[in-house]
Amino acid sequence: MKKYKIKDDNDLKECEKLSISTDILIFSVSDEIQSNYRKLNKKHFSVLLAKRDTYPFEGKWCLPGGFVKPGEDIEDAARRILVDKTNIHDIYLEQLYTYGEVNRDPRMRVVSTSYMALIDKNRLNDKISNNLSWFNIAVTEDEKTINVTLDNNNEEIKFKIAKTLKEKTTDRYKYKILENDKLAFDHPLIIVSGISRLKNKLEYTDIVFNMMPKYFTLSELQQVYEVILGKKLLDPAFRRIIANKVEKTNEMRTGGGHRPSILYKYKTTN
Amino acid sequence: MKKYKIKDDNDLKECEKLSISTDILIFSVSDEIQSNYRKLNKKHFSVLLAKRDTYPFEGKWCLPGGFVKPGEDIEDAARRILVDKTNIHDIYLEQLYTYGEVNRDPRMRVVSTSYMALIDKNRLNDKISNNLSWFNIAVTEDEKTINVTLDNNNEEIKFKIAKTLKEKTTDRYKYKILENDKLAFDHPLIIVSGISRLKNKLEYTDIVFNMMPKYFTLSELQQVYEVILGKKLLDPAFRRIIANKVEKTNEMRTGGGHRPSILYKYKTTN
DNA sequence: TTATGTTATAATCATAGTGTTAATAAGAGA
DNA sequence: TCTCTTATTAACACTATGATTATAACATAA
Repeated sequence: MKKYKIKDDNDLKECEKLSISTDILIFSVSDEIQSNYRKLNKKHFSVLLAKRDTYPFEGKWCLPGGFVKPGEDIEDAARRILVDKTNIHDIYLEQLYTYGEVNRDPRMRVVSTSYMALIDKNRLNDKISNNLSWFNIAVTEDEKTINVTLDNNNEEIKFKIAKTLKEKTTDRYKYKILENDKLAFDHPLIIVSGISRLKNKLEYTDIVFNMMPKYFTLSELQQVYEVILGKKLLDPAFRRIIANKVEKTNEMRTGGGHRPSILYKYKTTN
Repeated sequence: MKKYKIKDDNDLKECEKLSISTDILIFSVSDEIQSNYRKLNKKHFSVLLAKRDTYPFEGKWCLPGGFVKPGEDIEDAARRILVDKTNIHDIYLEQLYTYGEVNRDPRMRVVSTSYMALIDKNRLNDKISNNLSWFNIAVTEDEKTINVTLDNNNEEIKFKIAKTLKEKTTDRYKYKILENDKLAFDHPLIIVSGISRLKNKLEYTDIVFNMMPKYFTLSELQQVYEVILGKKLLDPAFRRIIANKVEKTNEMRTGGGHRPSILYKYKTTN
């Protein structure tokens, strides 16, 4: 048996060309005032991207990430990068998927583990560095392709992914990049599968509350679901589903020109 | 910005000590005749383990796995190992999680990506090599710990895992090995989190059918669910849930000393 | 041949959950 | 005071689920 045994010298010789990196999908939902005439603030689902200023893919956008240092755990590296970008320590962070294709980086073999971070954008207060930018996410999908448009109110990034259902042999979907001009590496794949994971997890976990402020109205919470899932939900149905996850407070949010809404908070003791 | 840029020579010097490996959780469910008196064949949920015969952890059991070769995709490596162990090509294979702790292997830094493979054990026909063995899985769990017993009718492997709920900061559970004598590396963690993923996926995917023969009775299918989830299900409820996933055939299974059961097959065109 | 054991399968009913529509509540501003 | 707007709840039909019970059909033994 040759398990866990380096088979020949070639293995060791080639080793020096290998690195581990991590790429982080930092997702958030934010209000954006659409018009001053009537304060119509619409929520957006968004992801944080960085503009590359070095080889390779110089000038293209990419996910915040970096190499895992020698002696550093992968998750520690992800958190280091996350703190570096946001200056916030207690951010929800979850490992998603590891990308091990041989030629995904032109410099050398780089195996990258992607993480998903969820944050309430209000906590940032524009503390992000100047090469970083939030892009609003718009996804349209049919049986075979996924079209994604990312928009930071200044630049638009569009890409297209082919989706094939690989039955019995691998994960539910196998993605392949069809069109992509502005994103570096295989990051379109990482973004698409990350969005898909988040959507799924919304339904069977309490993951949303990591993107919410401590106090929120049920309408706000519903809008967060709607903007991530990309579809409208019916009020009473939604309220019943999350009823036992939240707790009423005595506070109200007034000033909207309509009936005030009760502020709720996440009920942790469940 | 230092993203994707090797920071100093130290990075490269240390690189040569890094390797990528993959460990595969090969799960199956099998009949085992418990008694000859009355043909009471009970199903078991089981995982395939290999006995190590080299340093490190010589003599201990581990998951089938191995190093990813230079120039080989991680998933290709997983499939290569899977085919090597089973001689079957079209086995369901799904990436689970990447273990990146610095000292998980005493030889050098080894980052391991775990995969889950699901197989109908009948397809193997005892084709497995002699250092491999199927272990039946028994899990008991309370709020804080998970106890696992693996049994191959010859040897018993027991281990205990602490389960902490790390709120807001990482995946739902953080596992830590409390007791473990007979398993190599951090494989108790890989096994426990793999079982947990399989249990979850049973509920919201059609993943089970990868462990089933082409034709099966509803009782057999139900037993597979029961033995993996570790609890009894009610017949009518179960039948309603899987009703639209399966398709009746004209065949029956007779010979059980009772009413014969209709054979079903998985309805792929959904 | 008939009775009995055993499991397969369906019928039944109560209860819980969900989708949908519509009604009511209450602040802001005219 | 009236109107606009959104928040919140009520009400109803419908669907899904949990649980119990009834019936079907084969194998085996009397």
